[in-house]
Amino acid sequence: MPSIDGLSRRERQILDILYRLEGGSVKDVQIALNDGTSDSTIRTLLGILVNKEKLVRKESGMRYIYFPAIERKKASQQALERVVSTFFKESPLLAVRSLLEMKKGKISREEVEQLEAIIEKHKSKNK
Amino acid sequence: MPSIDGLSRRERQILDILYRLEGGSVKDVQIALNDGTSDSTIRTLLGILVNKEKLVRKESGMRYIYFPAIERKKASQQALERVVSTFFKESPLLAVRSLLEMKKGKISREEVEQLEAIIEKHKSKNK
DNA sequence: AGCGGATCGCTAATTTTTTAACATTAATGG
DNA sequence: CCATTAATGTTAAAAAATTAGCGATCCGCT
Repeated sequence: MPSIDGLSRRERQILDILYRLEGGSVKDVQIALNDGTSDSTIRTLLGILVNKEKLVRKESGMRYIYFPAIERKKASQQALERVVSTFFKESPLLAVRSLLEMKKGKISREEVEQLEAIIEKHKSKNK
Repeated sequence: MPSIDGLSRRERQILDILYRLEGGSVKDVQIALNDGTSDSTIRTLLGILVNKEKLVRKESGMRYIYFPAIERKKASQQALERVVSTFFKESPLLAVRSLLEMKKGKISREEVEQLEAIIEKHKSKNK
């Protein structure tokens, strides 16, 4: 029972997909998974996630659409906190540096400008 | 067999602990877990992680010390990439902003200065 | 009305994960 | 030198996660 966040692998994987898609049907998840997992299986997992209150579902015509129950912002904070505490000794600064070095979706020149603006605003807000 | 990173919950949890501790013995892990898990159980898990080549172990006198096999930097990049792709639509910039807003281990005034320096260096390197 | 396609809930089997018991070996101290 | 303590490897049982089969329902169409 004890664990990092109370989710199994498959559950985590499906929840992540639904954060990426910002909600979706059984079919959407099935397509995103892109292994041969049956719709039946996926329904079971989605049901578990609803029970655990990680997802909510809404009717849409004949079927359900599933959405993350925890808002994106909060969930992402939690995810970042976990990474920071595991790898960066509680120092978000080190994590920022690592993000700057990230290759995939590399931060562009313009984005660096934006970042500087954000920092400026951050400074004035916290002074 | 298929999964996010090929690790079960417990495996992930223990690997994370060893990244935090930068290596440790069965006992160290047991203490860090801080639930009643038996040393026997932990040994089993550590063995699995060694088999999966996520950990290496070295003899230290009578016992083993386990270390992450994948260097911290690479592992943290992977972890950050996962968070970015799940929550920030491939834009590390958004993740950086989120880190700035993080409460725990909040980035201090001095660190912001450091960050600006890092960005400067980053700009000059990429121009 | 009846058929085909899509989706659902329920149930159960299979596989994986998690757990710890047990036997063994090595150092330690009285 | 023997008992105790601290490790370890092996093995197997228990629990949890994963998978999918099956029958029912609802819709759209001929």
